[in-house]
Amino acid sequence: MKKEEFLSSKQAIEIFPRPPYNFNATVYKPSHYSSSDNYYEKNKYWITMLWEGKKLGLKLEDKGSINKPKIKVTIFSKQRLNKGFLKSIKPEIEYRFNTNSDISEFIKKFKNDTILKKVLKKWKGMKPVCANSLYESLIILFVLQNATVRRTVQMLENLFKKYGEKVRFDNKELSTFWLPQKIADSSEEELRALKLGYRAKMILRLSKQFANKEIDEFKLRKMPKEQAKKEILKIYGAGPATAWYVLFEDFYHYDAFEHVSPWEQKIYSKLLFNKKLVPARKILKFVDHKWGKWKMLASHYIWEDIFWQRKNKKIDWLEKEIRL
DNA sequence: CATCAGGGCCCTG
DNA sequence: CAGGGCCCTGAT
Repeated sequence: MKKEEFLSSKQAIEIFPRPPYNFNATVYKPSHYSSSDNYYEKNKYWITMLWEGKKLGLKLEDKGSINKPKIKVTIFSKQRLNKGFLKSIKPEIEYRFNTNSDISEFIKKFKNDTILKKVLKKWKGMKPVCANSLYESLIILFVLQNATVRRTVQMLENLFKKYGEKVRFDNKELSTFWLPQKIADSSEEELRALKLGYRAKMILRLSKQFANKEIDEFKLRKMPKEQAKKEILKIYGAGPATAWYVLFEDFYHYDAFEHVSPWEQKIYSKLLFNKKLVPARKILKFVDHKWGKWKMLASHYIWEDIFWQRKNKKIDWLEKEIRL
């Protein structure tokens, strides 16, 4: 185990998201499993980040309100960061925390929607967020495949231990991701030792592609949805489920809802129809008809809402559907 | 104890 | 376009 690095230098910047912006519901997703590269508590969020090859710690603090949002971001680093660096990282932090996309039309349009009315009141200003680079997201999505939560967490933590680093900042000790090159220089056998199973091959190939700069995240972000989808599906190990996650959670396409996996199908059946199992195509048709180009964002509100509820009280039917 | 499906995807036929 | 294989784990 490597020694942890202490990030002693810090500098703060301020970000003013486009309203409405719900800090807590955006940075923290109760439906996601937790991992050692980030930490959340009310109005605060810590996460590590690699940028221009530097290992950083971010601390985000909510300093505004939903209609007048303001985030204080403290950037921790080993050496003092210069102005140019701060200038380049700011838009990236804004992108990763989805501060600029406009969802005001959505909020207005469905204020009185029978299903959304209640959750919009509670979570107005919630947005999908991708606090990681595309490479990191794909790693996470790969270890999610065909695995229970426990196994997923174990695989990711094994990867952190082997290829990542530990950093300490603001009294938190968190893992950092690694640069793709590090795994590209590794081998499938080495990866298999981390109990990644058949994913070892995928992760190796993915890392090589990123190390060789064959995938341009910034270009993909600007592409129309269908084109971006096509590009993602070209990646070895990425299929429809992975592509759909990426389109919504990484590229913020609010209408990207063309795929329901079996376990999600059960949960949506209950949430939308109060039934045990509704055919997938019926669910997809329903959300499309009801919410059109906002269908995935709308579903996100309903989805996260039930997981927020789960934090406070046990929901028996939901417990059964989550494979811990 | 064995068997099997699964928070997918690839490959083959 | 259907179906087997892939790693492992938990459910039966």
